[in-house]
Amino acid sequence: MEQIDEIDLQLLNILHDNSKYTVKELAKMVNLSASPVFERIKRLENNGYIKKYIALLDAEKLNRGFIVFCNIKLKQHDRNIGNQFVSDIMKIEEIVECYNISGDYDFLMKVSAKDMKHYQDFVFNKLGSVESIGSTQSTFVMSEIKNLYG
Amino acid sequence: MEQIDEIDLQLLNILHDNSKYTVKELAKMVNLSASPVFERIKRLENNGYIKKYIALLDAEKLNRGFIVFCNIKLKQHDRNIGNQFVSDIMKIEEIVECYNISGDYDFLMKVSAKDMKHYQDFVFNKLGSVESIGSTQSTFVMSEIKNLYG
DNA sequence: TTTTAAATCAGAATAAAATTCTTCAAATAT
DNA sequence: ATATTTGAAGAATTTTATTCTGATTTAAAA
Repeated sequence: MEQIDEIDLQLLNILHDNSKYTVKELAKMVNLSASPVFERIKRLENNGYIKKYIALLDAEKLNRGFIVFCNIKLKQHDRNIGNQFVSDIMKIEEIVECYNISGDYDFLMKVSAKDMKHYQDFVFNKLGSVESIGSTQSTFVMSEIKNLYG
Repeated sequence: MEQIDEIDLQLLNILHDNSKYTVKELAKMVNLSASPVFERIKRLENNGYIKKYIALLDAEKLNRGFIVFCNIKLKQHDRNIGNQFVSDIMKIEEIVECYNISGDYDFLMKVSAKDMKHYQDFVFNKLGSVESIGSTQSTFVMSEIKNLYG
């Protein structure tokens, strides 16, 4: 696999925070001309260092500002139950992240809802119809302190 | 505040997943010509629906593929301790997210490290020197199941 | 219902950016 | 020391973003 150098790393850090800089602007920041910067970025994309480019949206404005971390225990720990669970949660739009974790619970999900009422509805009607779930435990976010992706 | 319609919502969903489409491509997807699509996107940016554009990087390739959720209790709950904690964790690069939460702990942090060794070093040397922390509890991620930002 | 004003669109024109290409210089290998 | 490879700069080209104009629709007012 290709190596990356200090300038590549600078470009990655800049683009991770703001991907709208022009190549010319980036070139000035890393003290190069446009063409090598362009080629470096293409190489970083092709080699998979950059996975994709996305727009970050305002969750509050889109009625998704109420964040909850929801811990899940499965009823049983066989492969079928696990696969069914994964398949089910993939379809639920309020679940924006999900991890298989160590500890007392099996999964940790980040859930994004409009408000407590919406979250309650989500737990009853959406999680409630996922057969594989044994129990849940909700941790409510009171405020976001830091988010390198937000 | 401005209203957004169904086409705006389509554009937001598309750009949230991939912000590299050209205006012409987006126009075809929503059955409009380029200029109204361009104007809609500018309006969504100016009204704050789109916060910014970023590149998503491959954590594994950048030696940050070991994810841990770390729960934190503060020593005391006065404003000074809290402010000091926030100020401290802002400077620690391994902490990619941090939330003030309900429940047994005060904060939930998402930590991104190279491996267990790196995480251990992080807990001892970085968290270890944050005076405001009373106790910590680590939950390790075994695999990522879903991530709308990843 | 008719008229007026305000938005929104399409398509052309322009400006800016991305992308390619050629040449040159530095580093590395022979 | 010479050949080869790599990476950069700058110009040329292509593509895209952005602006502008006129037409059409929508909504509001008369």
